[in-house]
Amino acid sequence: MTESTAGRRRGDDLERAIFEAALEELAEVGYANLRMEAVAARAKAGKASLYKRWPDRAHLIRAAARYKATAIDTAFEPSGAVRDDMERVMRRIAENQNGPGGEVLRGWVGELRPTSDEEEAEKVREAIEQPRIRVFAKILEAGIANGTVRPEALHPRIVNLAPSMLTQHFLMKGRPASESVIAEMLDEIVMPLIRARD
Amino acid sequence: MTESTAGRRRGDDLERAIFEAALEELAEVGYANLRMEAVAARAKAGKASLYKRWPDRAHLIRAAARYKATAIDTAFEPSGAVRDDMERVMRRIAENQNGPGGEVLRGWVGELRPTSDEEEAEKVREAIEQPRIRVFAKILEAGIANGTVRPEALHPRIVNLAPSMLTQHFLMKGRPASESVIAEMLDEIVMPLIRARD
DNA sequence: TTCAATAGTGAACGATTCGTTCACTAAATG
DNA sequence: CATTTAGTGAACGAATCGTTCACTATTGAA
Repeated sequence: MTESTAGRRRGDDLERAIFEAALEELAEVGYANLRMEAVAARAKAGKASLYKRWPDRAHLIRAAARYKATAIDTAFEPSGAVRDDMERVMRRIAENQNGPGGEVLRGWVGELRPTSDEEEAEKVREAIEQPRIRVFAKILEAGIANGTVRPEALHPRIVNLAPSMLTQHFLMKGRPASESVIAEMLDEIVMPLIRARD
Repeated sequence: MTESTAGRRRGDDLERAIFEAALEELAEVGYANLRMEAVAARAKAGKASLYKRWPDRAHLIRAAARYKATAIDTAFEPSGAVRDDMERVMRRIAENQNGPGGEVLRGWVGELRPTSDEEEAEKVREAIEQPRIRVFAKILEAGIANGTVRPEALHPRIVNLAPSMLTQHFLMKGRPASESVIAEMLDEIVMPLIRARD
């Protein structure tokens, strides 16, 4: 067994435990109140183990953001009913923001600066955005195939529009978009923009 | 003179000086590294004067956000050329994000939580969004008047779309949208959405 | 003009949290 | 079984927090 239940964990095993602890802690107290000591305690690890891996809170949260992003289930098969498909995925994203995923995003954004490590920032951003872009592109492609979506809707900025609006809403309001807000985004913005003109 | 150049300042006079100091400090070191002591020192004020007004950093920055929002020049007369008008205003917003305005936004967002004081959060949000909404509504109205914009484009979510995209870009990328990004937002999203169908 | 009330200053303080260090111990390696 | 590698837990100095207090400047009323 590499994953022993008792005893002292090491390597990736321990690292995962720390990430999970960080995410739980984050959901409870928020990034602004996140204490390294609390994360260590929750993970039943030594503080030194944290500082050995990341030089400070900001680095820990970046790593946690990437961990969280890759841990999210991203599988989705479009039905061809574009509005329904988008609504479903958008609700899933909003749900995810309502927990550690949201807090880790907020914390990451708070530490971002024009002077931050650009390369690392880009990786975090990609980890968050790419899976979403892929899903929405798939949905749009299905819509193009059945003639309900205009082909030019595959422009990156349009593909990214729905998730971007959700992020924007979450960051500015402090909580995820409700179902009715999602419906409005779809009916007033996204659908009119992608619909095939007849 | 209420605004004496030398001597000890009080009341609103002092408060403004503290806000200015906080904004400068914010632009230099970012919210994450903002020290109350540093703000006090820069304002040539006692730390006690800060804590007398706001219980902590989070409250100070909220107040600073509202101060900054009201201090921004918001006057704009639409020419009727909708795309040009929007581009001009969007560039102005991006420019503003490239300084204290951007840092104060980032810091505020970082402290927002579902458990925060909803009322105060709403006030900050309004102070930031309302002036923008008014300007874009004016631009759209001018466009509707000359027939280049469809009347339904006055929907709040559409009016708010351009500034929202700028905010989203700034928060996720860490820096304001460039001129070419602004052009893309207009050409791929906003203009197709508001254009009167012929 | 004087004087009391109000508001700000600056320094000091205990309490936290930070990030580091170190002696000790468990797990992996061979 | 011996050696190497990695983690633990406690202790530490430094930085920052938010508070307190004795002192001083400004204001406005007597």
